[in-house]
Amino acid sequence: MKTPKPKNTAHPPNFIGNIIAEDLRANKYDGRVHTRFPPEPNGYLHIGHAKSICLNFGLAAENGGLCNLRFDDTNPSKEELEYVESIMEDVRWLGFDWGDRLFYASDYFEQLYEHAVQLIKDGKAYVCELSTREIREYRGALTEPGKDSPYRTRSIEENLDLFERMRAGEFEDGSHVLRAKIDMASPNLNMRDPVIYRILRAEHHRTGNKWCIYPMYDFTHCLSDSIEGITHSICTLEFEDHRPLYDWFLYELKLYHPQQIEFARLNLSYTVMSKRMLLELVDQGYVNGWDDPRMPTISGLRRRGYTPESIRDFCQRIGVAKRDSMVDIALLEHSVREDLNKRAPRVMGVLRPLRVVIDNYPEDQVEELDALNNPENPSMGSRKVPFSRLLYIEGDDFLEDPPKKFFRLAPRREVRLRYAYFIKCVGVVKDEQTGEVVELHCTIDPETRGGWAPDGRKVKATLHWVSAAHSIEAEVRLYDHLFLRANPSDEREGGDFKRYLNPNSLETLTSCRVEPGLKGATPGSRYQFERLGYFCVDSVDSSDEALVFNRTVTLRDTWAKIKKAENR
RNA sequence: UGGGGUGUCGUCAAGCGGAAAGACACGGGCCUUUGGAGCCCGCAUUCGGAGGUUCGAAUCCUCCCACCCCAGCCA
Repeated sequence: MKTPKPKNTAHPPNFIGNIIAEDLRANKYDGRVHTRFPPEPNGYLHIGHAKSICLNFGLAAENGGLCNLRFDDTNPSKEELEYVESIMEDVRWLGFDWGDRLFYASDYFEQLYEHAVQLIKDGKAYVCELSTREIREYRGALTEPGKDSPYRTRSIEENLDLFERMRAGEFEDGSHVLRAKIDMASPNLNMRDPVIYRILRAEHHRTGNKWCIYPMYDFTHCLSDSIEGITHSICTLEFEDHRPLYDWFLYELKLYHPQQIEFARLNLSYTVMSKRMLLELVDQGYVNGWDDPRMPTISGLRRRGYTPESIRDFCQRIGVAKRDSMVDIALLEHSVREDLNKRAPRVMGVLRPLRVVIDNYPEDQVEELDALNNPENPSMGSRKVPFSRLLYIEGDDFLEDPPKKFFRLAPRREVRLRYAYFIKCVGVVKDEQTGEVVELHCTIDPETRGGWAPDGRKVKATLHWVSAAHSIEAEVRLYDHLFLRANPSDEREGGDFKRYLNPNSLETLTSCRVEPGLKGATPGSRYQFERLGYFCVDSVDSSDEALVFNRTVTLRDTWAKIKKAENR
């Protein structure tokens, strides 16, 4: 018998998948694989979270396992219901299903409290009355050991009593904490008697005012994983130093022990990924909310027109490893283009309209011409587009004095109007004041209807167009990178990341003309505007009366590349 | 100067002692009623550096260098 082929996972192996495969082979968790995605509901999910979501849900699915959604809600001062709702929506939208396994760390508060009591009983935790500042001082420094808190040697009975009274609300916020008794001289600062419970009078979005003490992350996370029977607890690199503590709690409490594995978080060029920075952009109005299409948030990408498939594809392509990295945003853009190229119906829209009069076309005539919805996929059918004497073409498809490699329209030059006729430019009308070209006069060759010349002659360009009288007006929002710097988070020079904000990240065009078939287009629906890019109907601001499109991404633009190269 | 990590193409990333996958980007060509898409070709004699072990090293050992993380009653 042949060795079984590694299953087709459609992505290269990564070290976490390898660990799981090895654990399965060794029957480490009775053949179970159980992961979890544990967001803190203190902000919206972003593309970096998508990496973690795809990893956790993906690994579980590939190995016949399960993945839980668990909110890490142990800090009521920062967490809100709005965030938990958006997080659930985003995970679902990305295409993942947590079944009936929606959990909250706050579900475990009572158990957590009992575990803390057990630690006290075992002489492994104590109530400390040092102030925040004193605790910091006693902690020592990177190269200096800390020193024991004077409260470290309290009796078990006294600790039990004090901890109970902390819970009962007898003490002020910040006056007492419960600490694990580990080692104030540990080279790992996380092991220098870490705080595990603090007094915090804040209304919790789920438990209300039931509690005035809340467990810290390190204590909560490992126990929550243990309670849920997680096998592989996957988190980001900065928690590597916390793993000894994760292991310590589970060991001391003799509980089921999942393994924590760390991977490098995603960094994407020309944007920022830290919640603090994203919050700042939202709060200070640099963008229009968490779902601003320029944001790297899931809701921003969704509104921008990204598909869940494209985001998942991206997450596959970037891989998973432990080295710090910065993924080129061009890869994300490639993933959407590839997806949208297959599924987006083609349509014609003119962003910067230039009037064209077809001199030899009857004033009152209108023809309905056939246009393919997707030349690569005949099953998507075709539609009719009206043609008449007065048209609009794209402003930058005409140049009075064309440079060498420009083969669009110019005086006396012939080009094709897509699915329509060959036209030749015979006249240019300019604004007397500004000299700006305001109208073109052209003639069509009636023999070329549909876009083919019976004599076999060729044209070098095909332009998109729209019939002036039949087209409908639309607003189009063109988006560019939010930042001018590949790594705006690099504040080494002491500056503020916001100074690298791209002042032209949003350009709003209000007099665009699109083909009549787009009337009433569904919010969120995606199209390719031929020769321009992919656009989607804005889900917030668009209406039947006033269409608004967001540009998801441009098409690859060879001409733009040539121009750029020549400017260099 | 403590501890924990990481260093393979411009950017990600496989590789786990038998001799550098793939993707994006980039360059060139073919094709084309989207300068789109598609197709083809090119793109690390070399794996942070220096030694060593070995018939053989990106993979093992030693030393060095660089970068990231840690002193929240945040997660």
